[in-house]
Amino acid sequence: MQKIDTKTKILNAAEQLFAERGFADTSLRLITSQAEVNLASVNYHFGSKKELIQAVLARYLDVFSPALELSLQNIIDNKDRISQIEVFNCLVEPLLSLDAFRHQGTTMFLSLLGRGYVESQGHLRWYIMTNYGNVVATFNHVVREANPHLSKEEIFWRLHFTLGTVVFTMASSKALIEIAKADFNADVNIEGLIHRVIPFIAAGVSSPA
Amino acid sequence: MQKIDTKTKILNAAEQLFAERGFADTSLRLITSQAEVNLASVNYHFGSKKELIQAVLARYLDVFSPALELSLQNIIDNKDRISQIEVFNCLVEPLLSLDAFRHQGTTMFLSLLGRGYVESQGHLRWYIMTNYGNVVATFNHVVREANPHLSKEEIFWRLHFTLGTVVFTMASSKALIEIAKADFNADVNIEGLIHRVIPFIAAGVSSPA
DNA sequence: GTCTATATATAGATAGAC
DNA sequence: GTCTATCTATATATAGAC
Repeated sequence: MQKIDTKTKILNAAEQLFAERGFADTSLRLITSQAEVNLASVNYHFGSKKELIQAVLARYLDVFSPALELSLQNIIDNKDRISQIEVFNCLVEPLLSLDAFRHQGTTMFLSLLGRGYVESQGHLRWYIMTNYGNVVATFNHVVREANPHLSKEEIFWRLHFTLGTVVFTMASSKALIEIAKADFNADVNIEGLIHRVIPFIAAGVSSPA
Repeated sequence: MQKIDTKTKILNAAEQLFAERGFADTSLRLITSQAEVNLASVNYHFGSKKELIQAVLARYLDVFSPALELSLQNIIDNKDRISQIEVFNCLVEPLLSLDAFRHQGTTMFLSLLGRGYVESQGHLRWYIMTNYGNVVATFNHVVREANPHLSKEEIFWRLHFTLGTVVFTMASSKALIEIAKADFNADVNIEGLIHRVIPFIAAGVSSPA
């Protein structure tokens, strides 16, 4: 039996509750009771609820962000002409690797990201762009290379549409997978879901105006 | 000067605050002070905050839902072969007509819908499917007609991807429009946003497997 | 670092006078 | 229908003993 320190216990409990219920609906009391630690320890270790939220997201972004950067640099260095589908396939490996990092890590990360964008009035958006803006810029650059027929602005919009598709799908993945099982007797896991959504967004992004 | 009754004053203030800040972050005190009515009147007229949220959404759905049904029935009756783009264009008129119904009605409705799907743990999803499930079924039917090459299951997934795209985009529409203004000096309104997102989802839904 | 106890603020909801 | 006043629950955050 391994010892888990209080800080990690809090992060583990918080991420699950945040992903399930959202940030506003998750109290520090709920987090600390689930983590079986004292209420006051949240403020001792993180300072405030807002900083806890950032720490929860940072734990994922610190793994995902360099993995995606590497994946993108690889096709930048090795390809003369970058195809649309190659670009989006760059997301698959870094996303799935989060499942090894944490149980249901892929789903967790994307749910948190979605809530971060919708719930917090820009705080998290700002935090993400300030601390992980580089990889966003690289991704943007590669999408531009693969879609020379689209303007910068058009790509801006379509990448946000894409973000919405992925984030919403993953935030609802549990319910969607259950419905698919009940209605179509289909067994779909998170990897299968990612492989279904990629053709959808690839077609959307590269569609003519 | 027209007299607006208390109930309507509350609905008007609530929908604006809900769309801007979300349901959890909007207190009844904030709503009633903005509406310049007494705090206790919310419970008198609506019973609870939850029922107020439903009433706010119902005011839009009661206009939108029959308009979409009519629009869909029109192409069912008059077309032998239904094209993908026609289906999604059915959404445009009913959505934009909400701007006549209420100031910034389209934005308001779609923001509320987005928040309803992301924030509330299924309560609103259930409320919507229970009370407005018919038009959802009709829409599903028409999409199937337009995409005979896709299985029922594939359509199920793609329509949920679509829902995610629209709902996330609209919940973030205010921020996105501001960023587009700052970064590209682009003036985009809600109508422009709808016309940008429709080609995206139409391409995604009809893309080959 | 962790605990108890508590300060302070705010939430939704209601009783009862008018 | 509308008001004041208040109940009750819960929130974040912190002070200070250990």
